[in-house]
Amino acid sequence: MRLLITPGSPMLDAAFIRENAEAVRANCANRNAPTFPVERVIAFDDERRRLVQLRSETAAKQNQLSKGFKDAKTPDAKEALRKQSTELKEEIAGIDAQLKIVEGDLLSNLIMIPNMTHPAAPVGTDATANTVVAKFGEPRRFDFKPKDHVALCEALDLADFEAGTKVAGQKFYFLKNEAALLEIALVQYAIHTAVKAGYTPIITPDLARVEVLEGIGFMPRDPNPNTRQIYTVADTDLCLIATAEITLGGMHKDQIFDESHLPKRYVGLSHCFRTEAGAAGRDTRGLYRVHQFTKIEMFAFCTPDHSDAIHEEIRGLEEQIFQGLGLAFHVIDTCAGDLGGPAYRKYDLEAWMPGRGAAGEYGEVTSTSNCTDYQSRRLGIRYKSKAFKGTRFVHTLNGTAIACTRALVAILENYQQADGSVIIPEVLRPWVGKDVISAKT
RNA sequence: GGAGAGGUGGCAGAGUGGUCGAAUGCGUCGGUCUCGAAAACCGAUAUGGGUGCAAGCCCAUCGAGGGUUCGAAUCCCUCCCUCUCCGCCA
Repeated sequence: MRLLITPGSPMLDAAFIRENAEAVRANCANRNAPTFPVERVIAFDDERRRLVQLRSETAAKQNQLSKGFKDAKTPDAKEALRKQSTELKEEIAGIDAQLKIVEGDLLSNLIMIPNMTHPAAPVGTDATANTVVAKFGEPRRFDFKPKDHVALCEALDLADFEAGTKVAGQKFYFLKNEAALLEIALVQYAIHTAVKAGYTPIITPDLARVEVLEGIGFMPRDPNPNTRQIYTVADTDLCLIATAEITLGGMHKDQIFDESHLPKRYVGLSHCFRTEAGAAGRDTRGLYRVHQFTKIEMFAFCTPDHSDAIHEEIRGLEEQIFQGLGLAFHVIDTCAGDLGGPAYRKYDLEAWMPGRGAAGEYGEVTSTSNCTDYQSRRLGIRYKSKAFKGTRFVHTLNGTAIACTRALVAILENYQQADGSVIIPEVLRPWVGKDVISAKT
């Protein structure tokens, strides 16, 4: 029978957890995750190992009997073999049934254990412990009262939220006029920046199978509709993706790379769909939090010794992209308690948004995570090298180059003029085809 | 969507009930030869797990899942995918 926990399905290796139980438990505590699954994983894994060994011994006996069958001369001898073998077969079936249960128990506890945490990541239980590790630019001071992006969109005829609601519901929108051009310009700018840095441009599907979503660390089958973030397509095993991280990561599912082909760097374009469950009532106006947006995502597969450096590289590209846009932003090093399950370390870029809050606030525009082998384990993405026998799991990293709606919010609010017009950032002008979005009369 | 064919190791491609984890070719790696290289020749070369100091041995895997059988790559069922032809379509 096929084991549920095949190579590559656990998130953290059960053997790793057993050997590092103290560290894993401490990490769970730091991350606000319950620690009891650690004990259970160890117990269930012990039981699993016992059963696997028993099964393997029993199967060896049965195989041996089968081999003797063709040498059996008399019908009686054959009958005797047949009987013994059938008994062993039933024994194996019993072991398999137990294994199935134990593996189910093991897996359901294993998925509750988050990735380990980078030693340099800030310690803390919630977002208040996140630290600012870099600052670029100063929030702009206005000598007039700046509008928020919703007001700007209205005044300049850049978006139609009412039509979005009519056609698809709350938190959908139509981009119009220069906003539509700006989105295309942002896409071009971000992709070209990443391509110049050696990233392979990719346009991915906007849908993916449940198993791929789960491999990346999403939970499309979350039974709780108040926390499920993912749209599913009725009567299929497909979901609308929440980010191209899902499709880019899934692209090499079940592959084994030769070390010489790593690292692989991709920059992907996709639409992203999020139910925003649990965020009801938050950011209900405008483009900041929407159910669908266009995003350019960077993704890398690499050997473990390169993942820290590539994480810094992706962060550097994100900084470069936002510096190029002339926006003020800072970089957050996310604390342990605020990290999602798959991330080992995560940086967020937050850009200054003058229309946010009472007098402007920083708002998240990009995010980059080093997921080490958490995703590759679940997706079965490995590499081989002359330096060791067998295969090892690659590390995966992801980072936003541009999330169009968030970038649009920051650009519109920061580049607005006293006369109601909005200047187009210089790097985008080639694609927008103009310098200014003029106030409508 | 309809009809047909097919999914086997890094690739190509044999294999229709046990001697098959799997011929052969290509590729790759190691060696011989050579001043060096090519060619030629010799050898090695799937993955995961278990066990052992090790050589090795054992279990599982031939698209996925289930079934028949003492025994399945091989027979049966379901699903997925690919190819060819037809239809439809941006």
